[in-house]
Amino acid sequence: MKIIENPSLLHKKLAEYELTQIFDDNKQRPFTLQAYMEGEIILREGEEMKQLLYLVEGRLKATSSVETGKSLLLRFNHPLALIGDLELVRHIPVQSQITAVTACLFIALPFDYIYKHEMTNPAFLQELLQHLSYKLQTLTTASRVNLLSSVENRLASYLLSISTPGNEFGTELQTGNIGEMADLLGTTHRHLNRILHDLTEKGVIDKSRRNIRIIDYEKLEEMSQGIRYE
Amino acid sequence: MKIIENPSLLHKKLAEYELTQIFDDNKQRPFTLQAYMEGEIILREGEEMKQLLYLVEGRLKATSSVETGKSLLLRFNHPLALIGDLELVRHIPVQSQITAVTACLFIALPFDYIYKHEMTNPAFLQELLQHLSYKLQTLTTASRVNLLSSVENRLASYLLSISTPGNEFGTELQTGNIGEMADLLGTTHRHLNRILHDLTEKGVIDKSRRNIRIIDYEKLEEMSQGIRYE
DNA sequence: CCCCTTTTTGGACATATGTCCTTTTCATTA
DNA sequence: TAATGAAAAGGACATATGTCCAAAAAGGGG
Repeated sequence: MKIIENPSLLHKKLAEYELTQIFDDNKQRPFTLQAYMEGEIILREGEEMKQLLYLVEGRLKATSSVETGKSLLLRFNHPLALIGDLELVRHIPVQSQITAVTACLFIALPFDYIYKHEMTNPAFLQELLQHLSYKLQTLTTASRVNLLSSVENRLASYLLSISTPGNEFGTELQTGNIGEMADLLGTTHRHLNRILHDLTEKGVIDKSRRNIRIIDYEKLEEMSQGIRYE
Repeated sequence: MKIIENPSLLHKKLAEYELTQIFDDNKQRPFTLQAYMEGEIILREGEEMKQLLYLVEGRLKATSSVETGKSLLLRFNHPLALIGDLELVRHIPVQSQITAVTACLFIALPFDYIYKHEMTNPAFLQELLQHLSYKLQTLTTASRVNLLSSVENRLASYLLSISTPGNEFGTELQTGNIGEMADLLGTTHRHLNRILHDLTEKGVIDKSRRNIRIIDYEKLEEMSQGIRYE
């Protein structure tokens, strides 16, 4: 992690995401800009959380792990997302591991400051409510579908979540390694391989070498039952 | 549903759950008391939500269903629980079916009123945050364990959730019918039967006639991995 | 270019869970 | 009490997924 000293960038980002409307009086607030590299672990489960993070650039993933070392994908996040809202409100340690999928930039605001000065700011509280409720809504849907759907369905959701819409034809997805991907989906590498093989045979994806290329978006859509990890 | 006209009961309940500290000025608020019978469906998915409900007596369950007609248990709730918080904040229709497990009593407050008069009340907003974040935290844990654990584990959680701690020995659980129970756990009656049979053989429960009796609480605890639907 | 490590792939088999259907049990009423 | 219908139990088999392991492929450094 790197602290960025750049007041003008800070102001630009605050304005870009309309945070100035939430923090609108003239108080000076102890904001800092923090940058993380691609792949860097931003928060680990169980750590004490000390600041609220506004994701203003980049993309991250939230995972939750169990003793066995397995981890499960909860969601991906894009700007503007809030990290630490749950921990702020409930005074609990970090609940899920947060990892930078691409390089990320955050605006950070210390919990101390928030507890002292912002807990009676309705605009701020409403913003928190929006983010928390959004996460709850998404997780409810995902939870239901996850429990009732197969690894194949979850894989479809995953592939759609990580693919960048736009360059529809033959998007190459970098998927890291298969083992990690299997973990995220809550299955084993062995089984994931089977499914990838099936989908290749069905002509939905093309898995040659180490890359996955989506061929039939519509079919994937259908299989994903509308669930996205984002 | 029955509207209860009883100002003194209303005041008693408001005081009992310290709601007077949240609604503490002298404004008259359009509270109503509403009672539901055991088994009554309080909210159906997709309905428009018009009021916020404070559960002040009884016990309810939240389920989420899919097209196939299957429904999945999200959680049980006891007083003081809030129903409609998500819908209030996100302006969306009812997200999960709410059913009275026992007779329930609610204090209701119309959304209209809240939007007009309470969205700048920090105490109220903080209360909302507490409830929403609690649900999010619980659901995150449950979601992770659910996806990584077996029907047997979920059954253990379920049994512990519906059993009343205290009369440890041979609590008789009324489980409604097996089919419904299977639905709630996201499995089939056939499979649930198998598992019940196994647990009986292992001496963890006693399933004779139509009742389930818990014999080995510790074993169930262990199997449930700490998850409760409440 | 070869050896060594890591990752990927896939065979063989085990377990968990689902589907379909028949039998059994239980309660209800003619 | 016998007939009847609903709920429960369970047999037989299919499918989804996991475990264990070995073979194949891909990289990397000497």
